[in-house]
Formats: sequence, C-alpha cells, structure tokens
Amino acid sequence: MSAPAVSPVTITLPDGSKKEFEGPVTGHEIALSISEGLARAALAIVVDGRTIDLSTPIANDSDVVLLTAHQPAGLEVLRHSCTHLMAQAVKRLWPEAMLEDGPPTEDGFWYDIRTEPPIAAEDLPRIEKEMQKIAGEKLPVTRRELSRDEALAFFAERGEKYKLHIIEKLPADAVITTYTQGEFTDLCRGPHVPHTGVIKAFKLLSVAGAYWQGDPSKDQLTRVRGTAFGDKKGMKEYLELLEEAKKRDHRRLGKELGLFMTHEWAPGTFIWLGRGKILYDTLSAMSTAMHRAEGYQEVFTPMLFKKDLFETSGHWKHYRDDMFIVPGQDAATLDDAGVAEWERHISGEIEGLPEHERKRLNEALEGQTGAKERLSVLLQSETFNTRHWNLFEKRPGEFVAMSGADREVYGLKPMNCPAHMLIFRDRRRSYRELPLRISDQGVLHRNEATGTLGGLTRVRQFCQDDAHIFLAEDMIAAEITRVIGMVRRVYAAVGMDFAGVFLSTRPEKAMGAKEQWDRAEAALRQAIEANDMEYTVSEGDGAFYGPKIDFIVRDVLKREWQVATIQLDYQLPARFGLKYTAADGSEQMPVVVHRALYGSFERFIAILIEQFAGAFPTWLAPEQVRVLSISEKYVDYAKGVRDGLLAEGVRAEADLGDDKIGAKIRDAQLQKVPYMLVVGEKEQETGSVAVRSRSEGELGVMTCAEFRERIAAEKDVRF
RNA sequence: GCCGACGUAGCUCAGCCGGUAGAGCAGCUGAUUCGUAAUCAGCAGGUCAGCAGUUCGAAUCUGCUCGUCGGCUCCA
Repeated sequence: MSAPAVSPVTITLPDGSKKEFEGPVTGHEIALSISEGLARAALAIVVDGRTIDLSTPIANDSDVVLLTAHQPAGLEVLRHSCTHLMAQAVKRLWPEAMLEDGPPTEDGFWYDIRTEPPIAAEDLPRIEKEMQKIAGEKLPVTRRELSRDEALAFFAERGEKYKLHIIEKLPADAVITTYTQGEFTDLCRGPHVPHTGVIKAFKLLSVAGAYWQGDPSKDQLTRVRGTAFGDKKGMKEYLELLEEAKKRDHRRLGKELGLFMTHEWAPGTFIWLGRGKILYDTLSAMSTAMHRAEGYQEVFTPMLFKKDLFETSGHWKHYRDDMFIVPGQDAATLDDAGVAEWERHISGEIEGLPEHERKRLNEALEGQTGAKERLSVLLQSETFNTRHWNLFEKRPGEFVAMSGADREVYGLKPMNCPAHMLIFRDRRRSYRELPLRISDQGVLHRNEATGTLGGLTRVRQFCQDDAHIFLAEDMIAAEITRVIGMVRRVYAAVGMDFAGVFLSTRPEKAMGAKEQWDRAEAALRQAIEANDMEYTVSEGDGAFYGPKIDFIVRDVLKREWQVATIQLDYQLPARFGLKYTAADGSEQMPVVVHRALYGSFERFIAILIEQFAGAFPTWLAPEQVRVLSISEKYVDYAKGVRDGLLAEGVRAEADLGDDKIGAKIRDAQLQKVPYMLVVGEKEQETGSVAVRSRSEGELGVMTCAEFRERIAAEKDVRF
C-alpha cells in the first residue's frame, strides 16, 4: 500500500449536484459546505449506500445522502445513539452494570442490562435525568477500530462478559469497532451521531425481563425500552399515538362495549356476552357460507378423545405438555399402595419430581402422620393438581391416579386434524373425491403456559375456521391458489392489510425426502405468485412435517400475530396410513393441507375490534340500530319502529328511558351503534324516522320503509 | 414456565410516614317529558383479590397463593 496522493474528490448529492473537494472529506465538512443548519442537523451520512459516521473521511468520488432525524434511516441512527446514551447513564448510576445488546427498533430502542438488583420502573426517571445531563455535556462520539484480541482485553478488563461473548462469536480477523463518548465506551458497529448533544427528545418507557440469548436457562437481564425523536414535537405525537392505541385495545373495548368478560376462575378463557356472541356467530356463519360455496364439507367432531388418537397423531409425544388431560372412568383407584408410591416420589426415592416441589411438599407434610391427613395435604398441593401428576378426586374420598401405563386416559383436542384423519380413513377413498375438503369450527383447548396468555390473542380455549384438504401432490399449486384467494377475500372485506406473508421452508430436522420438499415449496411459491402477493421467504422455518405460508397482522400495540396459515403435511397421512385408489388402480397416499383463514375466531375478533376501534361496520355490529324516543309520549311508536326492524332481521334496540335526546345519542354513540333513529311527534305523525349515522351525523328524516331499504343494503355481506 | 409491575364500589381512579375507606360515572328512587354527544335531587353500593404473619392496631409492612398486565421463552 502506497501513501495515497491527495487527489480531488467529487461528491454527488441526492439532487444530482456535484461538489469538488481537494482531498478526502468528511460528512460533516460536506454538510458545512451546504449550510450550517444542515451541519447541525446532520446525524450520519450514506456513502454509496453505506451509512457511516460524519467524521469518517471519504476518499473516493461518491454519491452521498446526509441523514437527519427527518429520514427514517437518520432516526434509526439517532435511536441507536440514544441506547448508548442510556447505557452510559446506567453505567454512571450502576458502575457494576453489565451491558448485553442495545439495538434500535421500529419505534425506539432497547438495551438488555444486568444489574443487581434489576433496574426497576421507578429507576427510569433517574436514568432519564442522567441522560439529559450527558446530552447537555455534548460529548463527542468517537469511533475506534480494534483487533479481536484488543477488544477482548478491553472488555475483559471491564468485566463485560456479555460483550466478550459477542466478540468471541465474531471471526478472528474481524475488525471490531468501539464508540466512545466521555468515560463510556461501547462495543458497536455504528454509525453514531457526532456528539451526545444532538439527542434532544427521548423517553424511557418500560422495563421487562429478557433472557440472555433468549435462553431460559441463562441469565435474566432487564430490557429497558425507550424511544427518541429528532424533536420534542415528534416525541409528543408518538406518545399521543400510544395513548390512542390504548383506547383501541380490544381488552378495553370488549369490556366497554359489553362483548365479553373474564373471570379469575376461568383463566385464559373468555365468557362471550350477548353482543360478543353476535360477532362470533356472524363470522362463523359467513365462514360456513363461504366454505360451502368453495366445496368444503363442514363437520362436527368430539372435543374429547382417548389418548390413542393423539398417540397416533404424535401429539401425545410432542404436544402433551400443552394438552388438558382427563382421566377416563376405568382409571385405577388410588389405594394405600398408591399413596405409598407418591410418598416415595416426595422422599426422592423415586426420581423425577423437581427439587423445589419435593421441598414444598415435605414442608406441607411436616407433622402430618396419619395416612388420611397426609393424603389430604397431597391433594391440596399444587403439584398433584398440575398436568404432570394426574391425581384426581373422582368423588368425595375416592381418588384416582393416572400413570403413563393407563390406557383409559382422554385428552381435550388441541387441534382438529387428528379427527379429520379418522374421517378420511373411515372408508375407501377414490381419486375422484380429491381434493376432499373438510372444515370444522370445533372447540380446541391448549394448556398454554401462564405467562404466554394475554387478551383474546392467546387463549386456552378457542375455535378456528379450520379445514383439512386431502389431495394428490399435483393438485397442490391449484388448491393453494384457491385458498390464498379465500384469504384475500376475507381480509379485503374487513379492510385489513397483512404486516407480512411468509413462506417457511424446509427446516433442518425435516422429515421426508428433499425432492418432495422442493416440489412442495415450489408449489406454494407458485400459488403465492399466482395471487400476485408480496412475500418473504423464511428459510428453514417450516414445520418438520411440511412447508407453510403464514399471514401476519399487527395489533394496535404493533405486536405481530399469525392469523391465516396454510401448511402442507406429509406426516399425518403417513401416521394414520391414509390412502386412496388412483385412476390406475394403485393405492396412493394423499397430502394434507392444514389451513385457517381467520386463524382463531378469538384472535381474529381481537384484531377486528382494534381495526375498527369498536365501530364495527353495520353487517358486524352487535346492535345495528337504536331507536331513541324524544319523550314518553312516543314510546309506543318507538317500540313499533324497533319491532318492524327486528322482523326484518335487523339487530335493533330501543332507548325508551326519560333521558333527554342528547344523552341518549351520547349513549348510543359511545356504544358505537351505526344508526340512531330519533322519533318524536313529527315522525309519529308521518310514519317516519329521523336518521342519525354514527359516523356522518344527521341524515334527515325518511320513512320507515326507506330506512329499512337502506339498512338492508349494508346489513349482509358475503366473503 | 422465567423476570418485573399491578389487584380499593359494576367501571375509571384517590386514599401520604400503619390509626379502621372516598370521588366521578353506572345503578336504584323521585322530580322532569325535553329534538341530535351528559336534566336535577336523593339513596344505596366495599371481607380493600385470597390466605398467613408482624403490630395495641394493616387497604397500607412481610411471605405465600390466585388473577391481570408488560416483556422473555414457547406458539403442532
């Protein structure tokens, strides 16, 4: 490498204009050459597509874009720098704190930090204050390149074990960079803002637990979340947006609108009230109608099956922890010998009972000598009432114990597919029947871990608009194209966009031949492209039994949820030994497609509630029309109007109380009823109604017949 | 399941360092009979999530349990 001669550099700006510099030039200098204002606002610079620090010299002719907080990419740099600002503040307050990773996110940033005790929500104002101070110090942010060994030595000296781990994973010849501001140095790829003073608007929002490397067996870190903006105004708007989002939260709206309730005696499940049941039923009926039109047959299958079914399907082996297990009638009665065996579990003589549970039981049993007393303690203990240890009081005083050897054990189905395999297998099948489409809105139970439950988006009891399609391999592309068409119709009807469509391909532990997978993946790809949809390939994310397409939407809090899904399955047909007779008389195994459009009704309704902010379109609104009487004198007329609507199949109610009309309108408006019909003297005399729309206000007076016509047009929708 | 926070009237929330619980809305009763987002007055409403402990005394402090929320992990 020879020392480069100083040669002129031509910089091309986004508008195409060019600037000449005598030699290497920094982003900061370029900004200064344009205006001082830009130099102050600039955070980083994109050089030929690569974002770098403003202080890094540019030696070659380049196309550049100066980044400020007004561009998404600039905002990302600002937020990334803000994580460092926060980390520095934390280090000042907790010198022993260990830092893990702190990336910017779509709306802000977070940093995983280990302190003892963990940082609490009450600490956030303190940290923010320190951040303000550091920002006020306008510390220059400087970049430094280190070798791997230098970096290891540097962070080892500071006891940053998580940073060491990150460095260790990098290749030996990697150029490692650190960024320093004042006394604080962080391992980071960058780029970063020129100095801490440019970070003016930020807020710390929450603390939450996070596992190191996402591994529950490793250290528990604290994830501190915050956000930053280029100015206070953007910050304020964002916080207001958060408030708005909270108002749209389906849990809140569901309660306010009387859709559903919960009870602590039924954790993870929802009690659907009259209004919510209408949503459920409406979606159910629309789904049924659509599936019939598409050639599906809807079936009705048991909720409870002997475990033999799940052993065949593989659920008993792979999914048992998430299933509700129910003892059958013939299970063994727990006798003295049985109790003695449980006691050997507790003493540790028989291994398998977790140490903390043994300890707890031993403490509970302390001083209890009689067999009956001890049994009573056991029965009241949590351990004996969990799914791992199946001990039940069948009727008072008679106990039933289950062990893996008992055959008479039942399980609540977590999925419909095994039952549908039985249907296919019920008789000989011909190729002429394929694709055989079986749909089912059966109730499913999954014993989800407590910490994963949340609102309607993750529940223990739910229904899917589920279907299984049995077909020959050469039918896959055409059939999946049809299914995607259905998905699109449903989501178009409710005005929802997908946050993503993912094609998940062959995972490492896949079963089946690679050629088979290749064909299946190609068929799925073809189907997506036939529907002209944007999608992302999620390499290696398929289920072990086949590739799949997932449709993702976001809730108001921007959390992503899978709704519709289409999965190919080569394993279940094999496990159940499914076959059909082909045209040439040979016996062939069908492929199974698992698919759901809504996903679960529960999750879909949650997303719909948030999508419409509770103001459902007329066809879905639990109460479509409310008749409001001006005064007592018109109550009978109001009832007549309501009854006329009810007879037409309109979901109408009447507010006949002695409130003033303004109050009644307010009530109806808050309940988000699409139409309010005000009736008083004028209307009674002319057989009419004064129509007010939830969204458009007064629509004027029309005859009852005219209104019925209007609402008939929007009351029924088909997918 | 893990980390953290929270749980007070039907709802939204006050209630300080421990001294025995309060508002608005909703409900009920009465008055009012009213024309497009809240009529007035009165009444009633609570095992302060549950259990145990500390204390003369606990909504308040401690522990456990249950539930909810935010994350993490999981999401055949």
